[in-house]
Amino acid sequence: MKRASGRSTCPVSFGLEAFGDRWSLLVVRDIVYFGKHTFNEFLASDEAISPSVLSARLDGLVGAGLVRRSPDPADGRRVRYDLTERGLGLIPVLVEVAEWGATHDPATGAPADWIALVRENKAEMVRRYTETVRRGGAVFVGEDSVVAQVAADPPGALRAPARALPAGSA
Amino acid sequence: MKRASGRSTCPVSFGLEAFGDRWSLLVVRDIVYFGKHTFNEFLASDEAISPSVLSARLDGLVGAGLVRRSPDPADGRRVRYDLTERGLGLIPVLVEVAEWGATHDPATGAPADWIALVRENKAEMVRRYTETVRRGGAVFVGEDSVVAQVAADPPGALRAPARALPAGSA
DNA sequence: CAAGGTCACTACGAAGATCGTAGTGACTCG
DNA sequence: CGAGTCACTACGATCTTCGTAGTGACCTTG
Repeated sequence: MKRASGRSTCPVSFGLEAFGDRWSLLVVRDIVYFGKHTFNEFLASDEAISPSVLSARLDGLVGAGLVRRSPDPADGRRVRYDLTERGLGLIPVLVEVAEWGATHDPATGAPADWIALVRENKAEMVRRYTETVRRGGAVFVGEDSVVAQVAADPPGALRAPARALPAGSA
Repeated sequence: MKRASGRSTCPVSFGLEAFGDRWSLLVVRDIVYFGKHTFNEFLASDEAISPSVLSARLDGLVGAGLVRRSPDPADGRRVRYDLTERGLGLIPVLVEVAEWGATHDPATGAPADWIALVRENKAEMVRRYTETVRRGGAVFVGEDSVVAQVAADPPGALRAPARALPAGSA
């Protein structure tokens, strides 16, 4: 996490300083896809991060301005973690990493049709992801999930290249 | 780099296993943007990786099938590293990381008009990056660079604010 | 209102990764 | 040949991470 700051002026290097480790993007994924927002929820992820490392990562993400922490007003023990606007900017990165992984992992758990949907409507889907997460929702989980939105109102190129724009798009 | 074993079926996690460390994407960046292909060239990057770590990273990238190593036929000391097809698939990830970094680093070294150009023509630019790197070229360096291609044949939406491409800017 | 559970974290020792420098052997160039 | 260059290895000091076991603040339940 330490890694010389101000070392190079390369934007890739800058990005990797902020979230280029094994854990940070998994926290972002937990928020974006699964609507997780608390320490114990992150801790319970499949990848088994240890509490001290999670604590350090969250400190790093908060310090880099990607994540915001706030006490839960209803339960004084709880702390809630949300993406900041800067953190929401990681969604395109996350989507590309997910697409790469889904394409190259023979045992991927990602549904093929969802990957295809995102690939073919990337800008629109990134927009939906971002707006949904901004208001506290998630991609796969909850009433206001992007999955639910897509079921109700599919984006442009679903199935055939028929281009009939639905009423509220663009 | 080790991690792995049991793991999850999440494509993001799979991707991070392969290139989710501080150095791997920098090697990919050196190949894609700057046309670097040898050990010493990677070693000389601004970020000062140590030889033992670079060696381990290259082994990892080769092992993950992202990079291919081949002896230089003209110089028996030299070893050349190139992206495989799977490694070329990282270009969209790299582009998104670069865009994020350029957007959020106040001291970024990335030219603003290039970033705008890529943002506004992403699919087309990713295609040009990929084809150029596939045949051994790079984005910013060399006769066949993407910069040179764009100067000769700009992509679609090159009108409003972005102008005056710096022909040889690095 | 006390006992017990849950919450976000810390502590800590062992294990592993990284850093920086100093080689090493294979090869090329003059 | 001798000097220089190439891709690495070796190695010890210094992080970082892992895994488990707390800790104190705060609900919840009887």
